[in-house]
Amino acid sequence: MVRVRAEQQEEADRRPSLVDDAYAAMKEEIRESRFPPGYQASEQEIALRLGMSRTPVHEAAIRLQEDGLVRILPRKGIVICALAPADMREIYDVVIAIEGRAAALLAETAKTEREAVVSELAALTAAMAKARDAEDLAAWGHADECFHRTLVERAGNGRMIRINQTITDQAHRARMLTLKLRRELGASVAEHQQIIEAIRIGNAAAAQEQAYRHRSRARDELLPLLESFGLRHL
Amino acid sequence: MVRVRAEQQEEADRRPSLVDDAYAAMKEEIRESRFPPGYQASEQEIALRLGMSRTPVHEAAIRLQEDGLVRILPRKGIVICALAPADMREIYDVVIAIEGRAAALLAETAKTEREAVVSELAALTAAMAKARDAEDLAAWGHADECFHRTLVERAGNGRMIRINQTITDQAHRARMLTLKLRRELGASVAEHQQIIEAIRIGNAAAAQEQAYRHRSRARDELLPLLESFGLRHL
DNA sequence: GAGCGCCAACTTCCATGCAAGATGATATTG
DNA sequence: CAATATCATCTTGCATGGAAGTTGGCGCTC
Repeated sequence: MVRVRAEQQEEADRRPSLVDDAYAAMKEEIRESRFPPGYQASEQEIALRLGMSRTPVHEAAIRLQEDGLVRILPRKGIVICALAPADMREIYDVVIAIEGRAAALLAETAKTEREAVVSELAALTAAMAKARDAEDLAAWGHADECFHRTLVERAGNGRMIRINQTITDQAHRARMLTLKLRRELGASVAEHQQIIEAIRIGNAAAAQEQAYRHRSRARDELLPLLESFGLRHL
Repeated sequence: MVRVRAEQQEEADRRPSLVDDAYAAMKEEIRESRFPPGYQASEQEIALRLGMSRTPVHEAAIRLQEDGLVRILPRKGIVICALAPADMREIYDVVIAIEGRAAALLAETAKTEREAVVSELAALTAAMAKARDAEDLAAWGHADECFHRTLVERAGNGRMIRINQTITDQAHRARMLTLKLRRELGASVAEHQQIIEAIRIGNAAAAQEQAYRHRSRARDELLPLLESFGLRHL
């Protein structure tokens, strides 16, 4: 079984390096706003905090910059990117493009595969409806997030999954904020069901259109809220 | 004008670092297949070739890995990613998603803005038609590339532009190959004109649909060609 | 007091050294 | 001869130091 062990090592078996640790830790701190947007930190400071030298922190910062989460200012430091409403508009358009296409792809798959996906998505939507009735905002948000992630992941396009992950990470802080602000949790449930139904009957154009409308509606609902708040924060 | 100088420095004025040099050089070598797909190089070797130490090469490799152009095998080296037909299928779906949305966004802009974009796109399409009649494949390919890049760039979404750039870089080698294989250069011109017309009259749904059909047709035409060739090369 | 220049402190950039993992050739054993 | 163990070599991971760019404050000049 030498081959199997070799492939495992090659694919996922390797234990995380310090760079991976630093990347995960910094990403988490940014997601949870422990590093607030606009904050400027030195690599030395972060390295000290994580108990490692500057090198892995620097290399993790490069990856985070590639993800759009921080900006490295040469010889000045690492600054956490803030999101303006204009950024959220960009992000929504990317999500609309990706999720719309993912929904269409799902609608085009074989029937047995579709049925599995449909039941998974339906379960998540049911969880949302339940959370809405119980007025459990956290549970609602979690189920909603899972629905959208599943929609893209089950489409099976690795590059789309990666783009979706990156853009979702960028929007995470804004999502945490808007989750508390929004009313009308019911509309999402109904819209999700329409997306599911289009996938179930294998209508790709309708699936894309429903996914598109769902996100457009959410965008038009949330962007004004963000704009009425502080501009350059979150 | 202190402010202006400060912003220039912050934005673009900075002369490239060695890391930037290494990134650009390696990317170029990959694009032009001087580093062929599957080739495994050591950082030391590349550093020697570029006349710098391992550090900037290593950091550039991290960025290239993030771009999906290379894979860093821990303690083994840098390997240039090869593209299988399955990868090209993924890439096409991302392009369909992004360009479709970009076309829709363009169709939704104000009339004066639309007219400027339309005339720009029309000029590029005219150049394609001219190149087709002259049987100048290189010119045709260049104009086609410009058309698609312009379509996305003029939509004005920075994140979409970045995604498009990344995915286009990945597909560059495959594009160079397929360019020589394809017949039917005429279909693209007609399809481009339909996209342009939909944008001109401000019909977002039609613009998206035309962009979608154009790329789908190209995909269905080129993927079989790739599959009939060597699988894991380019 | 206002403006200017200088300098010290802080930052990253990059080169390099050391340690440790990966690999393939060679020696050893059955 | 086949199979395995060993080791020399090659590779990167990470730490660290020196060089150079950036910044903010202090003192000097007017």
